[in-house]
Amino acid sequence: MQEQYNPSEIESQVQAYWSENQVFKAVTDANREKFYCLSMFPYPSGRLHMGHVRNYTIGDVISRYQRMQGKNVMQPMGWDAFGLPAENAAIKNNTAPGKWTDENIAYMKGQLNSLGFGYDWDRELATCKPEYYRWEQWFFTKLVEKGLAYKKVSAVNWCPNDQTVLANEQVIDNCCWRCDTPIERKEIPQWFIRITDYAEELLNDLDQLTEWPEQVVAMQRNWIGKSQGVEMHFGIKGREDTLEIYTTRPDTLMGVSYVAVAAGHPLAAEAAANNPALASFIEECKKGGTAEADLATMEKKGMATGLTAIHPVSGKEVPIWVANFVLMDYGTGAVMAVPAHDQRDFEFAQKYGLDINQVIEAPADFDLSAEAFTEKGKLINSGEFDGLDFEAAFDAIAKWLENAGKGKVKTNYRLRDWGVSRQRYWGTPVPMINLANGEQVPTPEDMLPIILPTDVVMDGVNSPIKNNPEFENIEFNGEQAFRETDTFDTFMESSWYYARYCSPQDDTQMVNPEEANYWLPVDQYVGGIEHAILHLLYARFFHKLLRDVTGAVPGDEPFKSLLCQGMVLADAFSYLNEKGGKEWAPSSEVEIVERDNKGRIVKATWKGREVKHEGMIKMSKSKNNGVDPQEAIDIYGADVVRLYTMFAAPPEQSLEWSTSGVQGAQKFLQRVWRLANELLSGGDVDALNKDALNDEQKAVRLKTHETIKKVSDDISRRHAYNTSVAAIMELMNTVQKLEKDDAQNRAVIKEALVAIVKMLAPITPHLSHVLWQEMGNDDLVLDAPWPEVDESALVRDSITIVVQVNGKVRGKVEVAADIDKDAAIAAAKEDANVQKFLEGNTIRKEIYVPGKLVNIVAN
RNA sequence: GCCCGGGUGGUGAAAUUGGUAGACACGACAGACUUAAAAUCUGUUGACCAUUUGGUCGUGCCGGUUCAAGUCCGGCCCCGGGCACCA
Repeated sequence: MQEQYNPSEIESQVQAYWSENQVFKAVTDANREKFYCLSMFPYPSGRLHMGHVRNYTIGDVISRYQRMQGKNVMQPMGWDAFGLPAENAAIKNNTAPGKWTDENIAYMKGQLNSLGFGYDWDRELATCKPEYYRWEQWFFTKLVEKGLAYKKVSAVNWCPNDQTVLANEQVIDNCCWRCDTPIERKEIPQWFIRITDYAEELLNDLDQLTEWPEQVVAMQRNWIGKSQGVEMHFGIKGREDTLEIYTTRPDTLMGVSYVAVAAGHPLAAEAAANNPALASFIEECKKGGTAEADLATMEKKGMATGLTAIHPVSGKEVPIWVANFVLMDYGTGAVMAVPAHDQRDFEFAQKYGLDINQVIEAPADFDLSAEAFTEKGKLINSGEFDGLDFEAAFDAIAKWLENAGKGKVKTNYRLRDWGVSRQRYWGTPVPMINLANGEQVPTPEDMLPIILPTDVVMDGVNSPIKNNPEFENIEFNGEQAFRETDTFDTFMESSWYYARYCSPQDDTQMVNPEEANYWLPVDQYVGGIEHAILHLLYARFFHKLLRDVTGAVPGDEPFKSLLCQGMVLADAFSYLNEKGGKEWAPSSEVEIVERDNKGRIVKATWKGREVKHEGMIKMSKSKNNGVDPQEAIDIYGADVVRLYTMFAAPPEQSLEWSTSGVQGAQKFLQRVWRLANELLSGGDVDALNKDALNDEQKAVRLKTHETIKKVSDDISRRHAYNTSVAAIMELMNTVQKLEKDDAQNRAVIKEALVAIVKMLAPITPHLSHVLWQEMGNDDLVLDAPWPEVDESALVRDSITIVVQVNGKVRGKVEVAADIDKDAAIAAAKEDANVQKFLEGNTIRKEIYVPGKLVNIVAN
């Protein structure tokens, strides 16, 4: 074997071997237990970034570990290929989004292969290809037919100068990113899918997801946001119609001092018709974007409509206001305001001099003139409801309203229907036809797919398929008709790709039920925590839709176990441009001028100008702080990069890239290689004679089998790859101390080395592949069985017990492994240092934690 | 603003069920080898005191529960992720 570890040479050889022998091709086999391991597919942005490397290394480690457990592993890969960045890149580089995307896919596929990931490339898919999106179009027409998709008016970010819709990302400080014009909210008709029909099931089935991180389940639960409330109507003075209101706090109903409607509410528009001031206020409410964070933090403003609402219980008259914080999209677009018991209502009431009526008993020292009392409690000033607590008041008031025909209990969800229309080009065309009579019909199956033209020129503002007669004008049933020119939200494609991987080439159906029945659900899904809500919720929803509409997928949930990897962080630096706007300097070009005594960056410059250190932030294009993994792969090889990413941090935590850490990983692999070389160059190794080992040899065997036990548990149960690597390093440190000339020492070393090579195989597959063969094996380490623990090697004669006095460590004693409580405590008291602390004190209590610790409480 | 995480040496981190805080690694320092350097190997490395065997303090901050708290409880501060049109 080669004396030196030479990753670039062995890695390309091993990869060629894998590819030629199609070792990762996954074939359905009903007699074998399957394991479907899926990593979130990448957006083909041009080059792999560190987040990809981390994500796919974790997935590959799990896949290879499961394969060594004897499972039939399927690990597919593909491309989430539609999206905004392709349009931007096409404009910038004067090319077409499709061409740009295809080139990126080709390059990134080479990068993935150079990292040694074991993908079944026969299953590769790209969402921008008609063979893929045709089924999405077909599926959408089914949803329309079943009434699960519908069209309604909804708000978008609108740039009045460019006359175009903007994505949230294209809105910077409430202005258009291209022309800096302040943006507005504009209502346009868009397609929605009824995810709210599935809200209850999406909530309940979270209980099935026992192998998901609790935090993700909690986030989804809160996002769905089920609440019990009361929907009721207030009368409107001098009119027949009523104002619908939803509240989760009906117990505070008697404290209502005004009601507020959204600027887009019909009542607001009516009142504004002969009230110019109100009309201009409503106009002003349109300013700003649609992002919830902006809406929630903006200054609360309002104006009276002049209309008066009539309280459903008391008959009291309260003013109707228009308020910018009430949203047409939520609930009924109108809220009742109880300033005494809601902080937002309180601030609004103080600002505009509206009444504050206390109806919940507050503690005597609570100052209701300073803030709202928002806790639940006993009702006061509420007439017949006085004295009731929250629960009783809720029921009584709901019942009262129901009896009066003025309201009813209603379950509400924070979750809103999924708006899937996008006014952009690079996406799946919405398969709808607009007839001349204004009707909309789904495109019949024989007219699908509607192919997105790829030979286009981007003008920088509008989608090339809009105002494009060639795309838009069609004949339908002998009549002139028009295609829908919007495209789908790209979350649509990523919501069902996991199912398509089961039968990616099937051109007769969306998902092949037999294949899906074998492979689904995904056993392990790996991806970034940033997808914890939207992508994972939409995919769960789509699985239920596929189940109900096509019947092609088994079970209720798509992903059995979920691992959310943390972000990869890097230093980011900003500066202010001429206009005072914040810009991000490319981190790779920033020079660190000065650090403080704790190593923190005090001063940094880029091209001579001082830049501000913004800390460690998620690597991203927008923050300009990406580290290109390719450079590290070229210098150190894939195994080193893989080992470093697994060792540097636990998978769920954020990871900081460090060049010296990568070098440490390289050093370790060189040591493994050297140990193998030293052992093998010494000729044949004798068989291990377990019964004739000296204490030192026994100690090494103990370490070997303890390590196998820990690493197996770390990988399979805990997903703690960092500590599994640390354990293997410890074993290496132990083994290396053993002299290599004694025959039984060599046998012990070989046993350890076999375990090391196998345990490293999922993480550093190239190195393990070669060393496995050098050790004289004919099979592949890839298919070798995972090492087994020899329980007899784990037997210890003696153990060390920690002795504390009053909770502080005062000594350690070596005792027989099977010692009982009394003997352990007696042994503990014999320690000289322990005696020193017990002297002159009375023992009050003695605690024994078996095999670990004695604590003597004395004073 | 709302929801979810995180905060431990000079650095990345470990401590799995409340039981020895800092495993493993990076960096630094010292030594061996070498003409020299690199590589490699060995040792030291939380702070402070004592220099020997030991002691005091120490896991973002304040308080609590417990024989025992990084871990549990209450309150706060800071950082990160998501917030429905970035993916």
